[in-house]
Amino acid sequence: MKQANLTEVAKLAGVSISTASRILNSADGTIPISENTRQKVLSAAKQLGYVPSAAARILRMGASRTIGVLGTSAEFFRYIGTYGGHSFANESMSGLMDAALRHGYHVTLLTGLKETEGLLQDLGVIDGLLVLNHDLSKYPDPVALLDAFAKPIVYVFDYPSQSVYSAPDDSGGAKLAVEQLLKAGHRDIGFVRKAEFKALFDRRQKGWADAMQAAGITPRPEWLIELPDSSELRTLPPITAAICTNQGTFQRFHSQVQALGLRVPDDISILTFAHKSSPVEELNASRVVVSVADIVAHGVTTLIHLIEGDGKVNLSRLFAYEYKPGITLGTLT
Amino acid sequence: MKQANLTEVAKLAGVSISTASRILNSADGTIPISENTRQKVLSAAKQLGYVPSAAARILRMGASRTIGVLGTSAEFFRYIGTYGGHSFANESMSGLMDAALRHGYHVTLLTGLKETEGLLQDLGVIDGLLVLNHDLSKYPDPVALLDAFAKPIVYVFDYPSQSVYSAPDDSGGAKLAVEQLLKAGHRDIGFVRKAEFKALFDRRQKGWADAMQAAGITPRPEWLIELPDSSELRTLPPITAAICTNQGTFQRFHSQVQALGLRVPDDISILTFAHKSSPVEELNASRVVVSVADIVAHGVTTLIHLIEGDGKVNLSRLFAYEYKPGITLGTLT
DNA sequence: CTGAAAGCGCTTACAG
DNA sequence: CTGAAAGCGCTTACAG
Repeated sequence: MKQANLTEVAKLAGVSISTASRILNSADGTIPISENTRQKVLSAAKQLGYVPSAAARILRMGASRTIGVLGTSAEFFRYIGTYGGHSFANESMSGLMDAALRHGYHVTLLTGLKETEGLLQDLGVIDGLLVLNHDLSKYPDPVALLDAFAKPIVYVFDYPSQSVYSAPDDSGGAKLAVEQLLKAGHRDIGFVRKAEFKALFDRRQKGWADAMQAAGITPRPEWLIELPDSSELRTLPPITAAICTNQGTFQRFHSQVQALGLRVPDDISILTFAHKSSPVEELNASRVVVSVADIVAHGVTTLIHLIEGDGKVNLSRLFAYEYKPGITLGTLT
Repeated sequence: MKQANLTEVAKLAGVSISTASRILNSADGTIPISENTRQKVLSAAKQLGYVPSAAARILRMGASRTIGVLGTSAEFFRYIGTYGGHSFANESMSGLMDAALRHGYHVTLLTGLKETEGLLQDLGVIDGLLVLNHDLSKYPDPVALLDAFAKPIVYVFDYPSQSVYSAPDDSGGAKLAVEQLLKAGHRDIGFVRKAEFKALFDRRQKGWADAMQAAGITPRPEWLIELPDSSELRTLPPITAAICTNQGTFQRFHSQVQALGLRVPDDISILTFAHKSSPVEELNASRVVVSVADIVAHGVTTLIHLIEGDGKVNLSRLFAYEYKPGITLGTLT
């Protein structure tokens, strides 16, 4: 059974397409319509089971009330809802849907990520794009690529210059982390990271280096620890404390430190970046946290304001980290 | 800066729209194109930052490679990603995105649920619809409503007659639960439910009643316990065991039973329906479980087969429950 | 109060 | 190898 279209409804009702269209979109109450005609059209539509073509309407109107979301990677959306699993994906979805629901926007999760210039060829019908810490560096010319997209874009957990973003203040978070360790008496403070999420981790690392310099300490090169993906850490540089760039890194580093026979926090203090709901909480790690859900929700709200052309939007925003003490930070006396 | 369209690209390249279109959709390799023309068009498109209009293409082609998802309620999507929270929403999303990614389909989460006949007016641009245990009974004429939708629909966790579904075998699950309790020596077995999710819980309840009858036991009316939403349970009927219709009901019932001074399982055994990852696991409740993720993933796969017109699809499917023993089921001797 | 017509941006037979 | 034209299904000035 093929879907009936406006033409068929109009024909059955014995009116023109224009009239049928007006009646079926009662939205526009300014144009007067005779009650008789209205009934004829309504019952014709009902009888034929008329469902308007979203594609045609959107093509004509230029708006779909749908936003698209680009995940961190093609695999990103697979992590949603894995219980106790990927806290970033889960918190993101929570903030995303919360904001989208509030504004009555549909959300399209963009799964067909082409790792080429073809990225923009398949975004579906969306009014704006939310870029969720997606690794743009893998495209030949990311700036040009996204400049070509004439609809609003908001970056989340990332802040390319010239663009609108909603992100955590990683530099400030690193500063906060360093200050806590200084306060506890540490001076030889390392920074532990992995190769992934380069841009994000670079910002956190720079924040660490800057805060150290500001405290009159020049971090020695070996204080920067890049955790290898598979092999184990053989030795540790002469540090009394370390900042881990995320929860995965923390868990890995924490267990490797113990494997080297060192005790936490007696021999080494550890402080980590974390999400509000991440499992690190269960380990009671000392951490600087930020709410992923809030950041994503703010990104969505900003995007929708941009789409709707609300001029009074407070555009980009940086969210401050908060320090949560835990058992992995000892005091050096 | 407005988005350039095909006409502008063609003009800049000095060719016709038809030619530009053919080149920009290299898919169709059957039509030969001179290399020279190809280069002109490609560079014009690049220079103008051409992004094709998804709406126009979909209107013309009739397919969007996007499926829409209707949640259990308008609030449903808000539960996604809430850590430790709504296991049904989380498991659903996991199965949903897993299957969608495998097939390269985008997913639109339908948030604008109109609680009226207007439901179909705002589904966005989708090729098919997944109905996730959505309460259809609240619409005046649900069957007609969805019959009017000329695209494929797959129901998940629900099985309206005449439709394609992917659902748990609730009747079989109840039978399994009763059998376990019978095996442990019980005969006076109650069924505990709440008012929500009526259709689903009705099926489970009927399964319980049928299995009891099959064992030669006629459940007494008071063995059916409807948990009040706010007030407490004052008394318990003379049963030695009870089956709870879901995890929320179990937690409520379990605590109220204890508030009445009864011990589990010494005074009363409890067995509950649950999801694979639901928190009940932490309580180590005796339960019959089914994988929500698997059921949803199968629904998505079926929907996509339907969309793509693959005739050899094994359509509707019922998933069997599995019994997981826990500490809440004692043996009556 | 109603209708004829243009046009949103594409794709694809069809004709050269 | 390339182009002119029809048409996907709507909405909305414009003219009555």
